[in-house]
Amino acid sequence: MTETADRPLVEMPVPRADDPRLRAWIAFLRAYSAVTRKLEAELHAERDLGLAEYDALVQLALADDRRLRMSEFAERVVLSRSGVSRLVDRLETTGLVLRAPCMDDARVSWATLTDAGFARLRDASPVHLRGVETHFLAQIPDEDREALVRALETVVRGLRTRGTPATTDAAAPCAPPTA
Amino acid sequence: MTETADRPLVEMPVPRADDPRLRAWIAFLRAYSAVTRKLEAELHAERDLGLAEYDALVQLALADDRRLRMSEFAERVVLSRSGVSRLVDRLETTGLVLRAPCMDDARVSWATLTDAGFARLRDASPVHLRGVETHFLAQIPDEDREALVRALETVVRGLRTRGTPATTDAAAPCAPPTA
DNA sequence: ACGCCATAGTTGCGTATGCAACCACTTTGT
DNA sequence: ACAAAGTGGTTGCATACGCAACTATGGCGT
Repeated sequence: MTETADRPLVEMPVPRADDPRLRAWIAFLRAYSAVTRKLEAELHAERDLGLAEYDALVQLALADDRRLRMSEFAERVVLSRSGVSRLVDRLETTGLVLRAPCMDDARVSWATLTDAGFARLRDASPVHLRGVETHFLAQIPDEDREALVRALETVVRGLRTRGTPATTDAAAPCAPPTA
Repeated sequence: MTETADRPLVEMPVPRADDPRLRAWIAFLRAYSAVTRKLEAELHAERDLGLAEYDALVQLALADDRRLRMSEFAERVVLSRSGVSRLVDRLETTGLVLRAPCMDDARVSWATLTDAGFARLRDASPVHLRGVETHFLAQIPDEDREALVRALETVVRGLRTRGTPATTDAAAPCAPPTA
């Protein structure tokens, strides 16, 4: 109680710039903004593609059969349901993604990566990955990287506490419409 | 050239989920989204304040004389000039911030934290800081934190390459309108 | 078999944001 | 001293996003 060192951040009247814990948080915010801004700018300039769109293509490419149910999609790209809905709208009008109904459950839609979408992803990836390497990874000493990943992944897991506690991870409840 | 291990990410046809370097980046994105969402939600629910607004108040509170020129302000909260302009509009209508002309240079505006703004910050800080501790810092092992901060701050510095190469850090080019 | 709650996705609406164009003022060059 | 270029800030416009409300469907309990 009398120990100021143990006193939680919460009791501070106002954030102090020099608190190492706050520094971590602020650095985190700044790093995110700075890097994503840069990557967004580069990707947009060189491939006329937004980061959100790119990220969506990546997630689809990584998914089984290159398709994802909207809700699952939303979680993977960390967007709201409506956000993903519009995002897929956009991607669909540009032909990179295709909506397909699910045979087993008429409520669900599959967002499917088209060949054009995959091609676009291949086209854009070098730009993005170069950016990630240059602006993000290259700045991080090898010996720090592991700690960083560990820390960040723990944070994400922590936030998921009970959200989607498992989803059984699969069960592939639906059959693809075509295959 | 023949070494696959040294081959840069760039040459990959498409991102692979298991690449440790990509994992770092993805973890970073996910962590940011998850944490800021959570903090935003809590702050909004408990104090009816957005994260952007809160961040703005923090930056002002940390600034000399609790005031900042708009451009400098924009850099600190990592927003575009127009973004900050509107942000200050909002904060001004709620009385948390005040615009004041600069005596020495009629082009510049000072965004000044009002007492009400400072009070609001004090009021909101516990909620925010609790969130930061709970959802972010607490997840990061002590021994990783330093590495994290080092990595992130390097990233930010790296992006600033030549931007604001020094600004001489001060020179306080303008006198405050009142003081 | 029928009604009730849960779930998947979309849409209306409000809002925050960036870019580019713009105005006001300052600085610099001649 | 004046014109030209630069700098600080705001505004028009377009866009992306979240929340809440809504529709449609599926799962359950009785």
